[in-house]
Amino acid sequence: MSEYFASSFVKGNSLYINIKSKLIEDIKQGVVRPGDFLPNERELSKRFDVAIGTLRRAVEELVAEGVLVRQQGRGTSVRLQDRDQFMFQFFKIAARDGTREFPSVKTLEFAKIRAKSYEAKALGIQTGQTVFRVLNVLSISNKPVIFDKIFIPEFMFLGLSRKKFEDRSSTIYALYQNDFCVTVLGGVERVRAIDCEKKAADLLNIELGHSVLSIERVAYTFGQKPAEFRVSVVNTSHFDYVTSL
Amino acid sequence: MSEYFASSFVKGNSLYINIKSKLIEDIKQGVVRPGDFLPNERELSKRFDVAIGTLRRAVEELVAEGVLVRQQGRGTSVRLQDRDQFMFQFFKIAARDGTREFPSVKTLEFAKIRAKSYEAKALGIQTGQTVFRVLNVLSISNKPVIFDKIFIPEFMFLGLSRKKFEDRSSTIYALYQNDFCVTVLGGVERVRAIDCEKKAADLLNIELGHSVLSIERVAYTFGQKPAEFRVSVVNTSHFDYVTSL
DNA sequence: AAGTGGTCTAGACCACTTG
DNA sequence: AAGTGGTCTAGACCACTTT
Repeated sequence: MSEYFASSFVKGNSLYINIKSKLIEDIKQGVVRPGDFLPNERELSKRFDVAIGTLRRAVEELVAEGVLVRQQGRGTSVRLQDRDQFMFQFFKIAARDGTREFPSVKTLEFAKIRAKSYEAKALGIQTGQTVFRVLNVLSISNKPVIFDKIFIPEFMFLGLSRKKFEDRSSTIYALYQNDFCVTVLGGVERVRAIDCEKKAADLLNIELGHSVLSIERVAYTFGQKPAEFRVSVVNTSHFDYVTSL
Repeated sequence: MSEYFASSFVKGNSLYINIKSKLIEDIKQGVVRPGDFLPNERELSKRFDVAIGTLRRAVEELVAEGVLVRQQGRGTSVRLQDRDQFMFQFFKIAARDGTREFPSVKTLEFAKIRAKSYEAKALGIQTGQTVFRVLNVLSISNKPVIFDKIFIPEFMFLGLSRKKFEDRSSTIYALYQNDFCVTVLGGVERVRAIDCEKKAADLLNIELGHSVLSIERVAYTFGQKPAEFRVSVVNTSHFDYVTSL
């Protein structure tokens, strides 16, 4: 566990907003890393020189935003991107009967390419900037269900290789977080129905032109900064995209 | 505006959870109605005989859950289901360029029928219980885009008629709330891609078998009680289903 | 038993909206 | 100017986890 030191002053309207910014800054800088525990509340309130209620207010919001995790009796830690977290927040595919299963991922292609305007726009970078493109097939109960095309900017993932990608021990987002200090906090998805094109049809073992879901996701890290653009084709013959309102 | 009286004791683990339950009870009973303002915080904390911080804690959670609305300098009121609220929480359809527009709704059919097992299961009622079934076509910029099939249990909407339904002044959920004391707080949606069947194809002016979205929504009121089951068919040729993670 | 977060108190003062 | 919610303080005590 890292030693914890509060970073210097960060502007903001309210005191507790300042505290939040300081905590986020320390996470971004890697002063406290995913899985690390923060000092306890009394200690933190002394370091930041605020009342404990104010400190708690800041921590509460970070917990609500998914940045921190609190456990009564144990302490407050920086959220770790693990399988459970992934299934809860990012994997919206469930069987007709509502059961949800962690998919197995097979990587088909890994390439370093120049971004076309479409993915560049989604990632908020310039057309022609270098990105990694990864193609995956996700299977549930050994049946291929999802075909993913992932675009991530090279400058945020310096040194990424196909081997590193495939040898990851947990989810893709855990890899981003552990090896590249990129914590995916949320995203926006655009879903529509399309006729399945040839490549996806072959991979998902369905006929050409079958109705499938197309899901475009922009995943972002701190400050709503785009970190990944992902286009998924989903065979919804036996599965649904499930979301809460 | 109604006079406000706190209801009697409601069990719960924490004090602020009790306060929440009491407030919800008063809303369910119609003691305070949508749009009504509650007494101010100091007054409420006296009535419930708790510190103002505890009262605020309860109110904060109800605001987070979408039950109450607070406005600094004005007061705290019971959330009104209006167009803005509907567009924000329940209408997930946006044009390719991201613009969102309030749809115009045309009612095609209004019938009182007995629930088949499928919709009964979704609504948590017995097969054969009486429900209203309403068929609507929703248009954006005068082009039909969505075909809705709505099922609502009769016992929650006693006295509903086609005329009342069509003559509503705002959204369908506003009608539920104003005329039947049914406040829709949230829901779960299951989305998949299907081949468009004849009726929907005719109504949406697309060819038979075109890939379209099917969205099944169970909308619930207090205590996660199902209040409405809705099946939507969406032509996503020019629109997306957009959601945040 | 010691240490953590969770709840609750009883105020003070600030920022915003309205008459 | 009066009334509202928003922020902040400086504690006390409770519930839970770990050693």
